[in-house]
Amino acid sequence: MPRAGLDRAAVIAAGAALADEVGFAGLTMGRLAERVGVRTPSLYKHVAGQEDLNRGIAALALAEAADAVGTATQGRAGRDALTAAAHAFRDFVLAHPGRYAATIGVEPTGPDDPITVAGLGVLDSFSAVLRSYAVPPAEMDHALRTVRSSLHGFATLQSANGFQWSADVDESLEWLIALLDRGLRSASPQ
Amino acid sequence: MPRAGLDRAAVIAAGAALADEVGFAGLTMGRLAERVGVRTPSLYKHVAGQEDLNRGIAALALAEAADAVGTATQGRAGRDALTAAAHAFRDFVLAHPGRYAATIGVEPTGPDDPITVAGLGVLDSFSAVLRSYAVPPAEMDHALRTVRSSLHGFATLQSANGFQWSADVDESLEWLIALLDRGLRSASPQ
DNA sequence: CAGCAGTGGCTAATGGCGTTAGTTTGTAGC
DNA sequence: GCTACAAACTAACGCCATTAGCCACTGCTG
Repeated sequence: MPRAGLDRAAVIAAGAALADEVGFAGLTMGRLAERVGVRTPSLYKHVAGQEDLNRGIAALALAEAADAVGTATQGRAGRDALTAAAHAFRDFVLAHPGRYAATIGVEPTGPDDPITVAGLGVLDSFSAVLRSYAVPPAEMDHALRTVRSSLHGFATLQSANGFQWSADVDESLEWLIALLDRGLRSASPQ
Repeated sequence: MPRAGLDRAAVIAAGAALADEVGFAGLTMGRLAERVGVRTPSLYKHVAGQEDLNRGIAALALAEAADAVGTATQGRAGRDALTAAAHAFRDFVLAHPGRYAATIGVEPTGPDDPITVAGLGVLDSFSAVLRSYAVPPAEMDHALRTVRSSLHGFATLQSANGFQWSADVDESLEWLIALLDRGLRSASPQ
């Protein structure tokens, strides 16, 4: 019988894909093992346990989100860049709800934690957008947190079906983008 | 041996309190039973199972959040009301991270679901704030979603220690509030 | 005050999941 | 081809959620 030929990256990638399909709560070691063609305990040769798997998926998801936002905003500036970033981020969360859910509630252990690094990558991608607005350097961190919070909140609420009533959700995203744009353009004069 | 004298509300309240202490993921039927002085299966006389318990906690948390925001904004208007609402909401999430986490990812089953009702209560509380801004009625839903998303995202990220680097988090909240205020005051002129 | 019903508690048992220990076996390098 | 390492396996444990079935306290009815 040939070996499965797994490694840590393959296990985490398969876990992320499975989480997207069955939901983060439905991601189980047994199901993941079946998915990659192996018995459950064999997974422990590649990941230390479910906690470690979750953290790996979270780091992957953050890195992918950073990449999606970064490439979407390439060569754009101002509102154009903000719009592209918001859509890229939101679309990523909707397309990969399970792996993004893994990022919620993970506590980075320190500055070398891959989760920390990937999280900073997301911020870098948004930084590039904000640099084309005239945000005073001293307020950059606040602006970054504001944009990140707004888009994180919007994407997770939409992903969880948190927007129930009638109005069109895409229109709401445009409205949010417009509000952020107005607010960022007038960032300096308190 | 005297009876414990539990009912559904008491079980859910104890579950919410326990979730705040040990984290939503650490909320287990066994721990909850021990907490209320009863054996695990006895809980099933009051809640249908863990799913039902979670939904009850979520509905409770949303109702409490709505109340916190509603009372904080009593008699206030405009930016004053927005500031009070934002702080009340954020402080509630920080003070009750476990029960608020229960609200993430629950899907309301229908219009009579207590979760739906409580969720609408939260929106009502924010609506009262937005009514003192000159948001065109047609855009009210979008404004509501924008404010809700921003505060939900900010509160959950802060609650999960998602803001790692140096800048003061309370200052960031003030900055977010200021941005929302600017954006809402100029809501109409595209 | 007695009896009766209902309800809230209990014990016992099941199945699934995460995890660990210990064993086998494929595979890469000499 | 032998050896050694790594990747798979089987077996077993403990925790958790859940169900079935039993018992006893409580409150109503006569």
